[in-house]
Amino acid sequence: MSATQAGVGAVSGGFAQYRRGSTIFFQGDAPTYWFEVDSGIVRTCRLHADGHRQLTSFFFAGDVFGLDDHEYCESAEAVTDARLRRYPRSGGPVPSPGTSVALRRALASARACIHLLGHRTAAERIAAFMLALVERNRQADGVELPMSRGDIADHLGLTIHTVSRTLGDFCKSGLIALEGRRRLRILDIEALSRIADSEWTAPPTSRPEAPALSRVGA
Amino acid sequence: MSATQAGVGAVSGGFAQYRRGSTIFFQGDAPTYWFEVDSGIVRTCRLHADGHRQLTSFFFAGDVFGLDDHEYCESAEAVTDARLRRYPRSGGPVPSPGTSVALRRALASARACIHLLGHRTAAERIAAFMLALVERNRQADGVELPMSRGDIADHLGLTIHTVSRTLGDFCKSGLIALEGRRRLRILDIEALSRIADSEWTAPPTSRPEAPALSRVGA
DNA sequence: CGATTCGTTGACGAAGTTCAAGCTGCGTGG
DNA sequence: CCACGCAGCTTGAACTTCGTCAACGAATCG
Repeated sequence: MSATQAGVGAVSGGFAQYRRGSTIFFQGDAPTYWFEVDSGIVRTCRLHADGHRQLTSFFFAGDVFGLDDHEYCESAEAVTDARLRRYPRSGGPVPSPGTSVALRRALASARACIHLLGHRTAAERIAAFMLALVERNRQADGVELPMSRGDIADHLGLTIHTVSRTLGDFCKSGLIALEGRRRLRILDIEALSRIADSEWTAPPTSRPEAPALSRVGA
Repeated sequence: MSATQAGVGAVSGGFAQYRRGSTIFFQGDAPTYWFEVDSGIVRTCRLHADGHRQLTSFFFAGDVFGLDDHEYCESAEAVTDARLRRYPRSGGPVPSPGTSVALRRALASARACIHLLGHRTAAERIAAFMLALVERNRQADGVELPMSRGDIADHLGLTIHTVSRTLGDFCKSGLIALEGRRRLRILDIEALSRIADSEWTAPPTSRPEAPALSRVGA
């Protein structure tokens, strides 16, 4: 540790540059700033007593993070070299008219995370994750995978082995093509969606959303 | 649709009575009310395209729910017969100074959920869940288990078989005693805490990340 | 160019799901 | 009051998945 500010480069006009891997703030720190991503990618993660690391979110250009109230409840780290706009929290001109917007956003992000973790199999989680990534960073010729396998694993609650294997399987099945380690091309987005949503073949009657009758249990 | 209000009984002075199993509002509905539990227990759950059900929270007397902004993003259902105080959401975003407290609570609950789903064995999840329950509803002679095994399973990301088995194991190990299906007595809260926190014996050196040595699972 | 970190891959075992059967408690109706 | 049926729960056995262990290959950095 001790690397808190180690990665910070030139700061000018409220911008700060962080080197890949450096920590932007620690879980537990007093929230002196909030941040907006100008370029690069940031991850937030929580460390648990047992050493388990849970990545809760990735932030891309335009995203805002570090809005916690009394103390940061997750750490933030630069996944790639990143340029951030840094806003001091004096007096509390947070971007929202109150904390509740920030809270709502955090809640939405937490729910997305729950959704990923709730998907049961490794294939489902990874497919869903890749789709979310595509959704977010559409590019002509493929998708960047800026984060390490370990990051993906810690985000999805898997091991890097399973991530690697599953990616390999997808590759063999022709769903994706790996182009180097940090980039991939989606070949069959339909199939991926099918895996992510785990659609079964026979949706018999009307129930996309209408368990009204009695199905309290599953 | 139709059954939405089916379980609603007498409504007077902003109170509404819901019968066990009835739906209070559906995921996707416009948020016309927010609620406070007067008595009984409520669960919120999200249904996914694949039929997978994720229970995100249980609410007990005094708890507040239904604060979503543009539409309810989870359904709410009565686990037991429940009496709720119902507040209309006329006009403005959300009233009440208690809102941000409730949001914070929701966020904390979501994080707890993430923690549970993230990387824990069935025993760890169930021990943690029971401790949370005890924390919340301490009673002289035991703990109510007002929700079904299926509810617990869908909350913890397990099957009802595993829930049942694990409960049985705890019983055999003398950690708890089941008294009928819906009530249990905690016999060894120490041991349960140890399981829930997955404490290992040797606190690591200085690294914030030392999962290398210890088994996360147990 | 060697060293270190990161990623891939195979073998194996434990944990949990699935399948299948049977049990319990409760409500309904005879 | 008891028989019956149903829904929720428990339990056993087979099977699948994924984490662990281990070894190796590939990129990156000095």
